[in-house]
Amino acid sequence: MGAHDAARRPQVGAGHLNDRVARVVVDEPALEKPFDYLVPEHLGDQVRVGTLVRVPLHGRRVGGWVRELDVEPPARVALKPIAKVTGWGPAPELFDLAEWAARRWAGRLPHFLRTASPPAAVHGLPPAEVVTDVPVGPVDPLMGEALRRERSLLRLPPSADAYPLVLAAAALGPTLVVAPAHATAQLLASRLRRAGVPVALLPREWARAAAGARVVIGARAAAWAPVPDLAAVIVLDEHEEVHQEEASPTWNARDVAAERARRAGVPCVLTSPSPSLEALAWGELLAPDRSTERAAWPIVDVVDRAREDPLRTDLYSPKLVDLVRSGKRVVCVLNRKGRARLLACGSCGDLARCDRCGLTVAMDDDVLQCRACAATRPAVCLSCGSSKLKVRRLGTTRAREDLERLAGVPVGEVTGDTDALPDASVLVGTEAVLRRVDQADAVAFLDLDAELLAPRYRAAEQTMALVARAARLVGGKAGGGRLLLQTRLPRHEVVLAALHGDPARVAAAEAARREPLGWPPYTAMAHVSGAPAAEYVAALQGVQVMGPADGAWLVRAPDHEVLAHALAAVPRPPGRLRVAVDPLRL
DNA sequence: CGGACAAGCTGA
DNA sequence: CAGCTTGTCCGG
Repeated sequence: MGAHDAARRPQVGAGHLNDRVARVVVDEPALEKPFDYLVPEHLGDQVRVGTLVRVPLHGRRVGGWVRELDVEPPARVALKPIAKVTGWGPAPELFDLAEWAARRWAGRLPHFLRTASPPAAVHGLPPAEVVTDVPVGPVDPLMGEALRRERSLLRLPPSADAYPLVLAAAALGPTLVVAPAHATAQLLASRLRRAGVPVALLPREWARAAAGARVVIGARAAAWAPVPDLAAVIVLDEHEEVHQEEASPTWNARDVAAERARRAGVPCVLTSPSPSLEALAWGELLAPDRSTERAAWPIVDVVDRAREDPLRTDLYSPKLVDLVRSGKRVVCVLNRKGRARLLACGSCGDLARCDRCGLTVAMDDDVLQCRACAATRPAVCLSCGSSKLKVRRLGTTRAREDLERLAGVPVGEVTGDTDALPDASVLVGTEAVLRRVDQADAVAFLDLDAELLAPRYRAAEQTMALVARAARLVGGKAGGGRLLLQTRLPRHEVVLAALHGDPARVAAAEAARREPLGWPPYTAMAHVSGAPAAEYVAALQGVQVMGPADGAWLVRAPDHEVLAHALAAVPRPPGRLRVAVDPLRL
């Protein structure tokens, strides 16, 4: 472009009649209002809806996304030109989805647009790979059925492989797959690639996804990946909590992916060995026949610790010691995280529990207090009346030493902070060990009750998820996979569900417990905290506000529509307000 | 959000 | 009344 042309470029604020005008959402969370800018002629071919740009605003330069093109700017506003094109951004339909998500999880639009944008600037797209044909063999009838429906929840036992489902979906057209972990996505991506299916693995291959791949796959944020001509959506292990963002806004990739499929009018399949109540409420359940599913769960040994030896408070039953001595690859799980200390009766060994809600209680000024419902009672055992309560607190470090001594084999310890997996056939760890190890002969839960009785409303579901993850490491009954569950609650539905390979038992019990108490998914909840929380919740209308407890409030509404409406109706006071919709840990 | 500008507080 | 803090407004 010569100096002559440059001189004819519009001056700031001048605006030629035929200049295009772009409406831009700026990347300033506090600024909800979009601003209009001129599209300079030399950038014309690079500016589309979704493009990432830099624009002048109030004397500085900010990032933003082109929301709309050729808009009618408000009168009497001198438009400035877009300063720079940063690169490709979210596809137009993802803007609507981001707006929906911002409302659903009471977050800001730019937050979701950032998630839907490439991790590094993308200036051009690679050529789309040519799809010859997807090598899909005979499709499993259940998987085929799932893909014929608008939305289905496919209960795949722990040892089942989701790969054929992904392949069958890919035969329909471009498929979005959301996996619970990047490693899972990576593994599936390489299998697909070996089969000749063009794959984009997110987040790295954002540009490849935008150019058009047959399968776009990744963990949580991949729910926002570009997928031109989307034909199917799959969410693997929908029950996994990692699908939900921990920081506020606490959006869930399962829900985003499902909404995306609904908007695109394409089939959405959620898979899980033990579906969440949320998913059961969302779509139709498809499950293998009882005997098939049962066989795909491992052999389960239940050690009833109360019956075996009521006086024992240690964690090493003879069965466990035998297992550890057997020379097999054994993973022992002991979740020592959580500040709560468990109290056990010194006479009968029973755990001290709340007489109202059944959760474990803590000693507080010589009385027992329930952390869930705040009920108090005298410090005596409910089973035998003894007032001799002992604190039971065991960590993986201690368990490792004990096991090594008892079994006479080297034992390694694995927690969330462990870097390299210890080179030992027997491992003891927190639940992190179940993510770090992918194969074992047996998994033993040293103290399943610490999970079952955790003072959280989702405790049973969360425990079932852990058991399912353990079941995946050891495989089905045919391969000899074993789970050892040490518990004082052998009739608990989680124990029975594992024993019978029947996760519906947990769902039924959970539903019966939560519905009368008004817990999700029968209601919609938000946890509101931070300095301005008091002022904010006081102004909420049409919802139930509970609290404060520890400086935080719980907001409850009959459904998410009502909750989102109420949360959006009140302007946010200045300061750090945290709103966590669908809190998992209450 | 962050700059601009206006209204209020302090000090000599 | 300068010089500074604090508050409110607004951006294209």
